[in-house]
Amino acid sequence: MQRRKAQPTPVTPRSNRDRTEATRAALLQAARELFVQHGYGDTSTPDICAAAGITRGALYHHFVDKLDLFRQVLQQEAQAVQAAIEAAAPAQRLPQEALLAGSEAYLDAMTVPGRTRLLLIEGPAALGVADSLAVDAANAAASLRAGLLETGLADATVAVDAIAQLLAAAFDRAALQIDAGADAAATRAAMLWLVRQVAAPAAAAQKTPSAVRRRR
Amino acid sequence: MQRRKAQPTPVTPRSNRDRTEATRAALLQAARELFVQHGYGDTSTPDICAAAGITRGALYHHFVDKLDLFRQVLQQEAQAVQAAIEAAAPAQRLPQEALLAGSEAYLDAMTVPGRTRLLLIEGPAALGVADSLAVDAANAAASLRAGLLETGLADATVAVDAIAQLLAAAFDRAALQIDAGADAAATRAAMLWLVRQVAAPAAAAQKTPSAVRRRR
DNA sequence: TTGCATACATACAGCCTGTATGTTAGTTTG
DNA sequence: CAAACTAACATACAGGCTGTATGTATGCAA
Repeated sequence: MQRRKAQPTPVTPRSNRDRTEATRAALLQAARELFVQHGYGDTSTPDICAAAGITRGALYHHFVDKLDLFRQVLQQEAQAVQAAIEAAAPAQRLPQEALLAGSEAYLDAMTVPGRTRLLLIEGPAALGVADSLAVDAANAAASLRAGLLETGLADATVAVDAIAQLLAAAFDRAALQIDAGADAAATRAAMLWLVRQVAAPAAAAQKTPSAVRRRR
Repeated sequence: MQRRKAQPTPVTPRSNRDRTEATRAALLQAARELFVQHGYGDTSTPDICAAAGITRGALYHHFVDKLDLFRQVLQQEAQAVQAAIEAAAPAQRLPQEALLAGSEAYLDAMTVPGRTRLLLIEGPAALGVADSLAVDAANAAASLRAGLLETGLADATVAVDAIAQLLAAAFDRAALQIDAGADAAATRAAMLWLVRQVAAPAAAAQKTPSAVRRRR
């Protein structure tokens, strides 16, 4: 038998790193699918392992427990959403434009099957609201807050943070409604209308009918 | 129900109806407390029964299964909220007034400990979004829709239903934030501001908040 | 080659859910 | 008012699931 060594890509079976990466990926994918389909509570680790084609020993070798696996599935999902938003709303755009572009990007990103259930339903329940928000903290709420800050609010007397939170919740519901089969166009229009109703065309507005003044 | 025999102090053990009512109440109360404390998934029926002072046999005699028990806990909770809203926003008031009064009543009602977790976190996860909304369908969203319909929207081009849904979601988040320890006054102010931003003051424009003041 | 660590597989203990099967007490009926 | 019936429980049991302990084979380093 020959011994080919020090090859960057070992043709031999698999390096340990490759094995790890492969089984982790298989596990995450299988878990995601089952969590989406049956929810966190009604998905068993035996089922996940069967779907991934490995045994429970491997699962508990790579993940602390079932919740840890779920958390990583969630993180993966949240990162995808975040990336989509940032790609659509580059910092160079005008604030108001970026805000609206980001809004649409969020709703688009959330149409990926299972995403709403994972991030908006199962996540909060399984991880608790606090941890769940921590996972996708970098997500909509933060982006929204930034967008509102730059665009300005229609009324300076309210707290930007609070408004951002409430708007973020509305976004989530919009995504949920669309996912549940509601009129996507109407829901999306309503959501964007709501954003405009809140954001002030602080700078020299363009198309918006009239600027809202009224300060404290 | 008029069959009340005037027995002087029913020394007799207990009528079947009384027994049923008592154990059901004990079960519901114990279950509510544990569900609030540990969530639906991490609460076991043995624990519930221990807290209620009965055995699992009784639980499964009165409820189909654990989920059924949870559903009834939820229903109880949703009814309380609904009642609070209706009490605060009688139909006779001016539309706008009723809308704002109902809004505050909702936020008030949701400050009851555990209510946000039950209705907004555990409910959707355990029952599914659809069933969960069905349980408290008569709740905020519907009331809100009615309120918006009567008050009118700031813009006739958007769907009232969609906006009501989004606003309802914002209400839920507001309650969640307050429950999580956020600045209650600021959050509440932001929520009410948002409502005013949406509702068209068919009578007096969004000039002054005086029309919003309550009197009695 | 020798030795150790990694990546798994298998086996097991404890808990939980739902159901089947008793047992006691209330209610109805002739 | 007593027998028959039924409701309200308690107890026992059968699967299934989670997490851990233990065994094994392979990559990898000295």
